[in-house]
Amino acid sequence: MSTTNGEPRRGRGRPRTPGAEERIIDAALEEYGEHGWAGFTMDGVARRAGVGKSTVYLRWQDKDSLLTEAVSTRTGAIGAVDTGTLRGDLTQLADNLFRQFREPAGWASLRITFDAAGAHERLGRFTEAVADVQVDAIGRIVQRAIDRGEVPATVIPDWLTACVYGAVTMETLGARLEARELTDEDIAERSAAIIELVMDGALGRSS
Amino acid sequence: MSTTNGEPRRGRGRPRTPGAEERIIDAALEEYGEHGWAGFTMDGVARRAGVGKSTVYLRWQDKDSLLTEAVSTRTGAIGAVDTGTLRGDLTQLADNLFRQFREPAGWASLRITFDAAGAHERLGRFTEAVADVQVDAIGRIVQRAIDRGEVPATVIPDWLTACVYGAVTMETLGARLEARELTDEDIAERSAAIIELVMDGALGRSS
Amino acid sequence: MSTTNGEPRRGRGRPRTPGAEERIIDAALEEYGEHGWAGFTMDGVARRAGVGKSTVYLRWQDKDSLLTEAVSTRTGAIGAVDTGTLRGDLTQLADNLFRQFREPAGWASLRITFDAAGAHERLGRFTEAVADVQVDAIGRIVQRAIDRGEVPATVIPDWLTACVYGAVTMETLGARLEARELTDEDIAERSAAIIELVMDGALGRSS
Amino acid sequence: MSTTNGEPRRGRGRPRTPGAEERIIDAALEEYGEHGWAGFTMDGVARRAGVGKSTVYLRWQDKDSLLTEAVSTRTGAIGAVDTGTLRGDLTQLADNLFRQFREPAGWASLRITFDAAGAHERLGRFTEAVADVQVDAIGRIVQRAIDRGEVPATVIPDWLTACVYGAVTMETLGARLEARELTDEDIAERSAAIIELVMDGALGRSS
DNA sequence: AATTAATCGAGACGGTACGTCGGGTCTTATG
DNA sequence: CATAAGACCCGACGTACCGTCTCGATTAATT
Repeated sequence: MSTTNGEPRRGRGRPRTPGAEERIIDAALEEYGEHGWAGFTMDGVARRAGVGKSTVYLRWQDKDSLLTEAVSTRTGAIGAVDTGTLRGDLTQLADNLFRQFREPAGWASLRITFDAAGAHERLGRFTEAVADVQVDAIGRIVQRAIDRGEVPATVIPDWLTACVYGAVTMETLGARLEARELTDEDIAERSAAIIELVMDGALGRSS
Repeated sequence: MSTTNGEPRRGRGRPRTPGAEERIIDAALEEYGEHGWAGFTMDGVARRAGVGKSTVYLRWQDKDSLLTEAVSTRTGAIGAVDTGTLRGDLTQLADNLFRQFREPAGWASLRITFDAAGAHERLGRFTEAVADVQVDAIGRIVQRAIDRGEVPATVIPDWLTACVYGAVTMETLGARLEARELTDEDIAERSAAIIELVMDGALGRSS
Repeated sequence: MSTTNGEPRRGRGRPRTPGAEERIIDAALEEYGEHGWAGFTMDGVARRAGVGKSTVYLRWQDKDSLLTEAVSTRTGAIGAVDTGTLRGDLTQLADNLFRQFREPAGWASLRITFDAAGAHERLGRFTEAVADVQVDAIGRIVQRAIDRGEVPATVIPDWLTACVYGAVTMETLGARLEARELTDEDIAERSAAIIELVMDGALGRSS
Repeated sequence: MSTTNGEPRRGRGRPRTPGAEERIIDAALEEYGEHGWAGFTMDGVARRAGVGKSTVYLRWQDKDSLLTEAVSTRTGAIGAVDTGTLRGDLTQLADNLFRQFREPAGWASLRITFDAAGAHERLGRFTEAVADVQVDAIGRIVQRAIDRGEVPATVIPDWLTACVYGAVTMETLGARLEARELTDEDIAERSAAIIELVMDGALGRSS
């Protein structure tokens, strides 16, 4: 995470250049998108952002921190949906997720999460930002459905979360491995199919 | 992949040390498990394996190749299950997956897959080994169920695959991020729950 | 050299802090004495002097200028001697030189002179301050001796200068390399010996 | 000094490239000569020598060590003279010194010696190489003269040393500060004058 | 008193060099 | 031939310093 705290640290010296943070994060995501982890260099980021290396290191302690934050700040509010029905909400959520993973920054976010879960250290605030926050999204969606009497109160949101997130992730992974771009139509179709499977089951209730 | 071909290529000079390949792969997985991608160095692997760097580079052309193969050779036959019922097969499959991801090598395999899917190049043979082969496993399982008349022929195996793999992956990810070890009981319970959700849906068919 | 001109430039704004110049020069000499040229940093000087860097750069344009002036302002009037005899004057002069080189600032002055004579540029005013001024001192001393008829008019002051300065320099260098401090007695003895050698020669005129 | 020890450390690995040491030292002297201490960079030296930085740092632990050794290895045998008379030997010696100081490496050697005598540390072997060895040269010259009965045994070689070295140094310094090149004729004349002064004194024995 | 203008301490800025370390190649002596 | 050792060139790492810049806070001389 950045070393900047909320309060602007209004003190004596020259204030930090306002746009720099943003420019560096943009540059970082572009570099990462173009070259992957190997080939993602701090010198390259600084050069692309048009700042000195010290300006970067003044804000992030090392390469990992920069990339981690760059990626997490670009992770939007996926779960801010309210269509009125559970099926609609979940479908919209899956749709949002697909679109997020289609972007380099969104996919990078996932890669970094998996990496962080491997090394037994330094996951820090990243867990909350990427995992908890988004898990809560489904929690609220399901809770609204229970309140409306749409589903029985026995449904456990976490299990739904795992299934929906997992399915979207795997479909995206498959598409990426085959170098196949997901069109908006693909996404709509897959989202509907996933939610149908999760809500109705594979045994053909709809039949 | 390794440059060794099946035939031992017995020629004039000193034959390759028999155990080296294995020792290097073990060392690679241990290093990757301990330090992650950054901090996974060829010097470190060679030193830990007790061999020279040239011995490593004689068998793998670069760092990626070594790690990729190291990880894929440790990926067992997950889908070799046949319990007689679709539900049993899938539950067993999910169980196997959980156990695989619990191991460092198994989890590393997943990380590398995600990494490979980021860079738009050089995924090579890895796709087949990790993705296709395992996707086929579910294909066969479902096909047997259709043949038995257990499920309608309209079920699309790929969608089941994504959901089951995805759910197991996400549950494991969550556990890892919270530094929570999955016991055998946890795994059995989660496997059953996932398969129940996938087969019966969230709307409470069991009710 | 400093950009301050003699007249205090009294205008509207806040006047320069009176003691700052002196404190900075002191700090510069101490830093140079402790760490040498490498390790002599402007940040260090400013911190030690308790001023901001801008205060330093407002007075000297760069590192070299500061160090050069710091050193030359501490170089006292070496040649202001008049004992009545040539031998006495020269002995006193050598004595003064020894004492100057024993001080960190004096020795630093010498180091910088040698450094300036290496790079074929930017010696500027320093030459006059350190070299010419002091050379003139001996010139005047010898001229007085000629006027008194003490020595023939054929004596060339420059050659005497080189010999006396050089001998003192070399003796000091030797002592420093052996980490040997020169006491006042040492200095008196060496000064007398040097002047005796220069005036009478090595062939034993005194014999 | 270099970290290479006398024994060639004949072991298993690839032997150090034979010419590298020399090429690096040459490059270092050229860079130092062109740019002075500031502007003398390790990257520049490595690039000019056509080697990697690690190759440089494998042999010298830091910038100072490299420059120090570079300079001391180029300091030839100044005192290897034997003309048969003391006056001839000393004149030849002064001549050699002048020529040495005229070269960039020779003058750099002097600068570094003065620098080393300032910082109270890390002079190491440099003292012997540059100071003692050359001091001994005059010692032997004077001893031969005493043996021949040319001068009384009371002459102290160290004092002669200081005077001759010092005078040559100061004359060279003066010439450099005035950006005046010393021709061979200048050198011959100055050498003779210095030795005459030292041997006969300033009071005009020749008169 | 209010305004103006220069200086002050502090410290961020774009660069550049430092000394370290890892990647992948190459070269030896030893199996 | 393969091997262990390790030197090689390259380039990124994270740190430190240079000389510049921008800030809020002083501090006079001028309105």
